[in-house]
Amino acid sequence: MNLKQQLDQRISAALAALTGQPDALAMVAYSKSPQFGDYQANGVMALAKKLGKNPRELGQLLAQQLQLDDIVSKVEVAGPGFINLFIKPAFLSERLNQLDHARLVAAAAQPQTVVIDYSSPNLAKEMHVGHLRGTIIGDAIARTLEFLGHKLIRQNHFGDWGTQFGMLITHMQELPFYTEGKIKAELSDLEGFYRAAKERFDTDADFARLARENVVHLQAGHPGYMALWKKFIDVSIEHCQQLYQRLGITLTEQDIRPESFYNSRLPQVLELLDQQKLLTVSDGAKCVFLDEFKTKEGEPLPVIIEKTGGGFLYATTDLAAIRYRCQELHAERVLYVVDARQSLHFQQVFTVAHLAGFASASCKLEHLSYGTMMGKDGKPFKTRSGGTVKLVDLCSEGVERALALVRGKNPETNLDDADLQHIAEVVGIAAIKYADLSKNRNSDYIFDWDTMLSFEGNTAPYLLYAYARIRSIFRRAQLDASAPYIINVEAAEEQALALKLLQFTEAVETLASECLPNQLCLYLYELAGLFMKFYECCPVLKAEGLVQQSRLGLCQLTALTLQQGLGLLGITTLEQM
RNA sequence: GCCCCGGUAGCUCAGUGGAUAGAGCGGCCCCCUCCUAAGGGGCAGGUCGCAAGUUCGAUUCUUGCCCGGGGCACCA
Repeated sequence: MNLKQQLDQRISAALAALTGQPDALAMVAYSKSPQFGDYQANGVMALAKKLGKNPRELGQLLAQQLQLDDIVSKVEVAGPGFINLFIKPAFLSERLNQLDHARLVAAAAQPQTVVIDYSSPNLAKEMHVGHLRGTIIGDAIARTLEFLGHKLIRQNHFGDWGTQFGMLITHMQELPFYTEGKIKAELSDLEGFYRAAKERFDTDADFARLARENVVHLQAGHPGYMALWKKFIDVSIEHCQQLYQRLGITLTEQDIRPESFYNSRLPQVLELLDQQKLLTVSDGAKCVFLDEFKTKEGEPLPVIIEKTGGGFLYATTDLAAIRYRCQELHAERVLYVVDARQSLHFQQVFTVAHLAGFASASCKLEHLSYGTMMGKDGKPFKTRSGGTVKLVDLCSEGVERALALVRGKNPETNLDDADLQHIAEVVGIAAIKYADLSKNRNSDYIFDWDTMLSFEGNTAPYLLYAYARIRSIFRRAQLDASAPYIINVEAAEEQALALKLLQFTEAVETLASECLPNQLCLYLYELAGLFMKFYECCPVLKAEGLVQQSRLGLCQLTALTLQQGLGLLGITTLEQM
C-alpha cells in the first residue's frame, strides 16, 4: 500500500471511530504548499457539516486521537478544518532504505487480464504522424500495466482488409514487372505505391470497376488474389516492425491480430445478434438501433452490421474483436487507444457489445481517445508541401536535429562519432516520444521541434541530462552506483526529495488507473527538479561519513527512479550525453 | 440540429471539490571553490470563455450560452 492510501485508511478509520460514521472519508491529498505539510486530510469539513458540528473542534479531537507517530512528526488543524500532516524524516529514510531497487514499485494487489489495442495502422499506406500518438501512448500504458503485474495482452489491430486492398492488388497485378523481386522493390515505397494506385482508381473508370470486382474475389478467398494480398501485407508488416524497433515500441509480430483475423467470426456476430432479436433491416442493411444515438436528421442512428447486398463493416469486426477479447482471451479490461474522432463509433459498439452479452457487465471497455497532432500554425501537421509526414522521416529529422545539438554542446569531447550518433538517436527519439507523452492525451497537441529538443522545462533532454549527471557523480568519484547506501534524511531539500522518491509508486499507480502518461511525466520532471535543488544545496562528494553515504543513497535512488520511470514510458537513458 | 473534446499568464501546457491557481518558454536580474551552466535562484505577468445553480468551500460538479476542433447510414 502506498503512503497516501496508508494515511487515508488510518485517518478514515479514526474519523469513523470518533464520529460513529462507518463510511467517514479522510480525503487525504497532497498539500500544495510546504507550510501546509506534506499531505492533508480534507474530510473533516464535510463530515462536520453533515453532523452539524464545528469543523475545527472535530479536527482538534481527531488530531488528538490520531495515532500516526510512526509516520508523522506533526499533525495540525488549520484554516476551516484542514488536517495538515508532516511526514517524519526518519520514516522517509526507513521507507527508502527498505525499497526493492529492482522494482521500486509494488506489484498490483489484484492483477487483471487487460487487453490493449493500440497503434493499429492501416497496412495499405505507410505509417505517418497520425499513427504516432496512439502508438507511443499505448505503449507506455502497456509497459506500465505489465510492470505492475497485470496479465497484459497487446493487440495490434492492423487494417489489412477492406476496399482499398482491391485497388492495391489490381495495381500490383497490372504492373508490367510483376515478378517477385520487382514487386518487393516497388513496395519499398509503400506510400508512392498507394498514391499510384489511388491515382488510377480516381481517374480510370475501368480500373476502378476492376478494383471493386477484385475486392469481391479477394474476400471470397480467390487464391491468386490472396497471394498478391499476402505479399503486400508481408512487406507492410515488415515496414511497421522496423519502425517499432526504431521507436522502441514493444509490439511484436505475435501481437498482430489484424482485421482479417476476424473474417471467419463475422457471420457468428450477425447470427447472435439476430437470435437476440437485436437486428432490424433498414434500407436493405442489417442494423442494431440504439435509442441513445441519433443521426443529424434526428432519426435513430443504426450500427450497421451487414450492408445492403452483403458485406460487413468495421463495427462488425470490432464486435467480433470484443467477443474474442472477452470470451477467448478472458479480458477483464479492454483498452482502445484510438483517436478521438472514433468516440461515437466506440460508444455504439461498446453499447451493443454489452447489450448482446459479447462483453459481460463486469468487463470494462474503455476508449482512451487522444487529440490530433497539429503543426505550429495550429492546423494538422503536414510537410511543407502539404503532404502527410512519414514516420520514418520524422524519426530521421529528430535524430539529425539531436545530433547537431549534441555536437554543439560537446565542442571538445572525448566522445567519438559512434558515441555521438548513439546519443543523438536516443535523444532524438526520446524527445519525440516524451513531447507526446507529457501532454494530456485528450487535447490536440502542437508539434514543435524546438520545444521538444530544448534542455529546459519538461522535456526528454532535461530528464536524460538529470540522469546522466547523477551517473557522472558516481563515475567521477569512482564510487559503486549499485552499492547499498543507508539513507538518513535531514536537510529540507533532502526531505523534499525523499518524499518525492517515495511517491513514485503513487505516480505509477495513477498512470495505471487513469491511463494518462502525462501524470508520470510531470512526476519525473518534478523529481528531477527537486534533485537539482538538493544537489545545489547539499554537497555530496564533499560530505563525509554517514552524511555522504546518505546523500549518495538519494542520488542512487533518484537515478534508479528516473531510469525506471522513463523505462515505463518507453524511453531509454544514457550514461553520458 | 444532436453528440464528443477543448477554452487557465504573451506562447506551450499542469492542476485530485479545498487554503494565496502552478511550471516551462519568452522578458528583466543574480549565481560555476561537489556532477556536464545542457544547471540553479529571483522579479514581472491571471476577471481560470461568460452567466446562473449545487456546496461551509467551485478552475474542478450541474445547467444554459459564446468561441475553437471533431463526429453524426452502408469507408475505417
